Amino acid sequence: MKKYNHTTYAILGILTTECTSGYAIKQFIDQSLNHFWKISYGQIYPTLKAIVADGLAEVHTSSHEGRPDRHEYSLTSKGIDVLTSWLEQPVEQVPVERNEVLLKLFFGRYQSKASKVRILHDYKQKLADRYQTYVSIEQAILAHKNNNEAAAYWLCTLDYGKRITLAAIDWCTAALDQFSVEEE
Amino acid sequence: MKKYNHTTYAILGILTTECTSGYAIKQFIDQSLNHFWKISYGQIYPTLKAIVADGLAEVHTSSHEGRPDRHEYSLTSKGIDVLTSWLEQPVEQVPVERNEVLLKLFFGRYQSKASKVRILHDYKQKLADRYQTYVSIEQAILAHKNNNEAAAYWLCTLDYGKRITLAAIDWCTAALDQFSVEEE
DNA sequence: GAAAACATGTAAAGGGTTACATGATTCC
DNA sequence: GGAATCATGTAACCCTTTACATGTTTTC
Repeated sequence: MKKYNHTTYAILGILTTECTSGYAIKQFIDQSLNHFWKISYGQIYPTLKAIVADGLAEVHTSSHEGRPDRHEYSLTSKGIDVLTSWLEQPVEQVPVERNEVLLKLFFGRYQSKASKVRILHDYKQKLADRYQTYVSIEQAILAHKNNNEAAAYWLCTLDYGKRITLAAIDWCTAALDQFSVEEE
Repeated sequence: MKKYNHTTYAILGILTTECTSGYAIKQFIDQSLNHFWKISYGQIYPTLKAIVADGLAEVHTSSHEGRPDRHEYSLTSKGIDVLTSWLEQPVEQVPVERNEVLLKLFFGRYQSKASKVRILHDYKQKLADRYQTYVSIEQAILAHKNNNEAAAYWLCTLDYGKRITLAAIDWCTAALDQFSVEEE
C-alpha cells in the first residue's frame, strides 16, 4: 500500500467527522488538534486534491444560498482502508521537539543572568496560558460529550498536553530557582 | 541586525566550544543536544559556508598526518555579537510538537483495542529507552564536570528532557489503564 | 580483507509556512 | 462603511532529510 505523509492521514482522519471542506478542516484543527498537529491552508487544499486524485475521497460542490460554494469531500472505501491500516501500524520513533528555549539555555554561559531569568519567566507564562487553553477545550468537550463517541480519545490527547505542559512549568520553576540564586 | 535561522544560531553556539569542524559539530550535536535539536550534514556544511560568507566566522584548513584535511572554523567578533544578541531575545512561541501517537489516538475509535494497546505499549518502551539515554548523558557530564563551565546549562536541558519524558511515560500508563479495561 | 570512523560536500525531493489573490456575506 | 467570517486556492520561499559522491585511515 502506498505511503502518504502524516498530513494526509490527519486530513483523512478529520474527513471521518462532519468536517468535510477545506475550510472546516482548518477550523477543526485549530480548535482540537492544534496542540499536537498544525496544518495551514497551503497544505490542506493541495492535499485534498491529491487525496481525490488517488481515489481516497470524492468531491461534491454544494451551493448554499447566501454562502460561497463549498467543496465537500467524502472518504471512499479505499480512503477508509488507507486510514485504518495506518492507524494499526506502530509509531517508528518518538519525535524530537526543537526547543528554542533549551537551545538558548544550552548556551547560557554567554547570556546575562537577567536575560536568562527574563526568558524563563516569559516562557513559563506562555506555558501557563497554554495550560489554561487546554482546560478550556477540555471543558468544552465535556459539555458536549453526550453526542460524541470520540470524546474519550480527544480528552486523552488533551491529558497528554496538560501533563507535558505541567512538567515543563515545573522545570521552568526549578531552572528559575537555580539561575536566580547564582552570583553574577 | 540580519536575522538567521535557528540552525545557524545553533552552529554559532557550538563554534564557541572546541568543536570547530563540520564533522565535529555533527558529533557534538548527536551526543549532547540531540534530544532537542537535530542537524544533518546537509544543513551543517552549507550553513558553515554561509556563516563565513557573512563574516561571522573564518576558516582555516588544517592538515594532520594520517587524517583527512579539516576545515576549522572560528567565530569572528561579529559572529559572537550575532550569537549573544540572539541569546538575549525572548522566545516568541512555545513549540508545537507533531506527535504521531497522539494523532493516531485521536482517531482511536477507528482502531482496534489491541492495536491501541500495542502502540501505546511500544511507545512507552521507547520513552523508557530515551529516559535511560538521558541518564547516561547526565552521568557522562557529571564525570567530566570539573573542566567545563557549561555543565550546569547542559544538565538543565537534560533535566527538561527527563521531566518531559517521565510525564509522557505516566500518560502512557494512564492511557493504557483506560483503554485496556474497556470492553471490545 | 572488511567494516567503522574520519572528513567534506551536493542535489533532489519532501514538507511546511507565508503572502498573495479573490470575492461574498454578515455583524457592528 | 468597515471588520470579521466564510470560502478556495497558488506561488515563492524556507527548511530539512536522504541519497549520492569521494577518499583515507584505523581497527577487527
